[in-house]
Amino acid sequence: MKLSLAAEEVATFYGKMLEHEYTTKEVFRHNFFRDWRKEMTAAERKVIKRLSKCDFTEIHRHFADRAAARRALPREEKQRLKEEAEKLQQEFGYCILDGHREKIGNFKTEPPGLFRGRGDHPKMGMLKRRVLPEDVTINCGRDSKVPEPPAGHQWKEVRSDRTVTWLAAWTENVQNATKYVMLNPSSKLKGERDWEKYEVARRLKGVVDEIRSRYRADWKSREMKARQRAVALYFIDKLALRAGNEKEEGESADTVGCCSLRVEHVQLHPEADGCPYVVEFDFLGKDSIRYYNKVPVEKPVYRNLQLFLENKDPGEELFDRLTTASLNKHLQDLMDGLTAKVFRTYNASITLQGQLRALTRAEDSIAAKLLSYNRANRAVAVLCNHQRAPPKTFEKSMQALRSKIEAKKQQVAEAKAELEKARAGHASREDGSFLEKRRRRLEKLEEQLVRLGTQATDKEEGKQVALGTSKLNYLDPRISIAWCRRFGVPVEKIYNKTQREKFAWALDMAGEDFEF
DNA sequence: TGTTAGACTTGGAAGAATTTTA
DNA sequence: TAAAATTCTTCCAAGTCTAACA
Repeated sequence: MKLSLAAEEVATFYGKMLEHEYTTKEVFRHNFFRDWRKEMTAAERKVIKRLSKCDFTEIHRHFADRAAARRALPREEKQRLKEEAEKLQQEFGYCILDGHREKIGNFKTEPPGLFRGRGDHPKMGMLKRRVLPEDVTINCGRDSKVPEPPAGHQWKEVRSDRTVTWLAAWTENVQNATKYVMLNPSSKLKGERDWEKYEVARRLKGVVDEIRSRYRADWKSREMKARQRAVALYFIDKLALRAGNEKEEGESADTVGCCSLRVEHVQLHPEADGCPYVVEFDFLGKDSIRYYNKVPVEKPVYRNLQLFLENKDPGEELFDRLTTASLNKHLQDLMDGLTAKVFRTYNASITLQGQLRALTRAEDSIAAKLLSYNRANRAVAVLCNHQRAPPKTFEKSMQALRSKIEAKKQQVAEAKAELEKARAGHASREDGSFLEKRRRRLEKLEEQLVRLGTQATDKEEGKQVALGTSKLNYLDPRISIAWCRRFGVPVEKIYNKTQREKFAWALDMAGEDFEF
């Protein structure tokens, strides 16, 4: 059936996603269909009454073919497209801020499509509308040249607000949230903020012992609110939980953080796995990632939890007297600039530094040092519960790696035997070069074997752990850079080009003796 | 004290580019 | 040299936290 332009466009959004799991979800299908029908003409609405009766395969095929054609384009054509994108980037991807040309992070508005909320999001599948110039507010210098809106259009507003960092903003219709155009992480502005963030975390290092004894004392406070705060803070500190703001019900997936934990998310065990006073956490955190952990806690914490849980239903809040606002207010009193998230930054960075110290040996090869680094990074990712879906090809590539190792072992054995033979044959005579050649061959193979073994370990241990987030947002880059310099590891082995640009501030200032 | 809007950081996945492998 | 695997980059959703207001 031939659709009107508007209805057709929305249909293509769905058609493109036919292979995606989203289209199997009832909520997604329902929301999509409702919004799609809104775009239809009255005549279309009369005909199209059930999603299950609609066949999108032709649309899907069209886009699949188009993607394939793109992939099959000749080299020169691809090059041309790349140059075109680069031109666009050069024209629109930069701004002048305080006289410096800075790269913009996201210079394009988000295209229309179907909302891809994560977890059990009640709004998944809803139509995210196209952003028009009339929706966009521009924020630029008072006497700078205002960017030209597309022909025939006007900006919603042009303002000059020096107190914020965004360059343009609009409201997205699904969540009714403001979206911003902001600078790239490599910019001076973002770099400075990043640096400040880690400096606050370093200040926490100086007072953390005091704060810890304070909350331990508060476990016995006469005031219920103070007790709850003290136990929550203990979790935030020890387990690196997020603050856990309250969320409006029905607007997004049901996820929680520390302050919003409910009775149903914790289970108390007087004893488990040989430890007394064990708390079992099981809840969905940010992005609906499951947090599961069984941790022994100190007796007063356990007793307090029993108290907080008393006479409550599963759906009630564990810390009913606590909000993130009151917690942060308390933290602010303990240290200037202290908030719940600083504990995550602090504990992540201090863990990295500690692990690097414990694991690195100066005499190790670069490969071994990198494994140590990865392990230290991984310890942090585990602490912060940064998980990823195991790559689809994981088992297969693991198996491939294992057989490669077997093959290499075989080669090493052979090389060994040959070296022995050469030794025996030339023991008395002076044929050093031949022997040396054999020896070097063996050495090289053994090195390769070690490297493969390292790779395999690394891969296995990292199956479900996402390292990127901690590396980019939680680990003071100066720790890594100092480590590189101290142990002769090229920084490029740790940070790729983009990351080096983001951490330019740290590359400038971190000596090999930097201490977090 | 609670509520909300607004601004900014954090987060995993998808898509693109590059490298490795067969 | 194609295709498979890996790494990099982009995307945009989902958090945190502050400030303004009632």
